[in-house]
Amino acid sequence: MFSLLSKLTPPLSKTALHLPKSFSTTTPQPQNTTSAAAILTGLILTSTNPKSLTQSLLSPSINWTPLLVDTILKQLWNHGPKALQFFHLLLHNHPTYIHSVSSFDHAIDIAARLRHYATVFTLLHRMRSLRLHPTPKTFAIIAERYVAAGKPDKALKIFLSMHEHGCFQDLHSFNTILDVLCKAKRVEKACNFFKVLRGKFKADVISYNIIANGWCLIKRTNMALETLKEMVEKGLTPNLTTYNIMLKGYFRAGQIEEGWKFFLEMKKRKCEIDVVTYTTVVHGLGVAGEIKRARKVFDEMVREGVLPSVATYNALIQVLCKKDCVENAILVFEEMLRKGYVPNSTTYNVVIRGLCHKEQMDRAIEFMDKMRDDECGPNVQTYNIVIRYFCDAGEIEKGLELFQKMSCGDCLPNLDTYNILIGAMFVRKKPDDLVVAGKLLIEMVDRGFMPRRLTFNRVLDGLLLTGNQGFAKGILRLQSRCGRLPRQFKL
DNA sequence: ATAGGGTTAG
Repeated sequence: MFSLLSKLTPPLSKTALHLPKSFSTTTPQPQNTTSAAAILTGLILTSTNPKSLTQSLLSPSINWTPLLVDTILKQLWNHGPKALQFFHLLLHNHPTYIHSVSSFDHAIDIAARLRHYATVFTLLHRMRSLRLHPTPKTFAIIAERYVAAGKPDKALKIFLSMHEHGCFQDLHSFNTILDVLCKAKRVEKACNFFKVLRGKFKADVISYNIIANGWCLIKRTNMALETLKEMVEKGLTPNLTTYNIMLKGYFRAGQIEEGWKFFLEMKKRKCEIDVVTYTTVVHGLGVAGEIKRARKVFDEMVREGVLPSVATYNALIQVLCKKDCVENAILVFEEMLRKGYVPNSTTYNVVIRGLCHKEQMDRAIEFMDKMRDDECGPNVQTYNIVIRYFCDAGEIEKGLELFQKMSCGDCLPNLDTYNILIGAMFVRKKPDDLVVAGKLLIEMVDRGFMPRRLTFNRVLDGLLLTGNQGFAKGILRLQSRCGRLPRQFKL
């Protein structure tokens, strides 16, 4: 297996500087766009009358720009129907403003996620009639949504028909579709497709890396090695990314000692191992419970002159939370602050989860408040973590309180949030809780999230058992409209 | 948005 490593000639170029990611410049958004977007998002969410909303949106005082539209669409991501309504109102009613390609991409993404495929194709055609060309990215979005909906063949079909929509197929787009399939764990399908077309598109190292990573994602490291062997036989040279993929694959598959040996071999062969390599090993060892070894590797990387990134710290903090103790994790968190790193939402979420797990909810909330000061406010994941732990601890009211807080803030609940809360409505066996569950069910459907049939049935049973026949009937009609009706029912 | 490292429970 290490014969692959000998192909690493000449040595990979050294990355000039290993600056922590937080030191890189981020593009600031104009303040006026951010605040205008927040106001408009609020307006769209609270409006009940499309006509008056249209009038408000057409007000000449609003200076529509692609950035403003994109920002609003992102904020409405977890309220798909409202997002599409907004996009269409501008599209059909504004006298001068024309949507940009990126706004069309957002709208297509949302429509495809809602499985409104007719809308997807209408928008594609509308783009062409406006002489805006769909890009390879547009097709990557559609393909990804098809795969997520369990329709990988449709994804391949749309890729193969790209040229009919005025978009050229090349190696880039070929690699993209392979990656979409692999990331969705449809590796077998990706591999077959790859074998048929790799000659035509002149597959490169990136193509092989994508397939090898796919096998690693489903823990079939031997198939990944096979793929890389084929690559070498075709005269292509593995690069550092190739080795990092294999390394991660071993740890993910629980082959800790294989991973460790591979890491030692990478060092011996003088690969210019980088921050990604070290982060992979720190995380891999830590997840396996090897905290001391993980720490050693972390110290070693600093000695070797490879600066840890925020992701490296996140990896270390997470494994300390899981396999050591939260206190030590928080010490590392404080150390990273002292060194000038800016924690991101992942850092906070990891610490908050660790605190929740140790039933230190008050401290978890403190960290949540600290996030706001670091201008990465709590995100949906943060809320979902804390809401889940409150509910698990039987503090349903506190969970609901946080849910209310997010509903009126800039962070809309997602499918997980609704599933967590609806599930929690059954623990106290209170009739009122089931009414809340029913209301949550109605709200989530309204926002474009599809509850599972089981969820419908549980809520229905609960309402019937607590004597709420009237409401149950309404839920049953909703279930019917969603196509989630049990067979034996006829309405 | 052509590839690799940190968040998720069961």
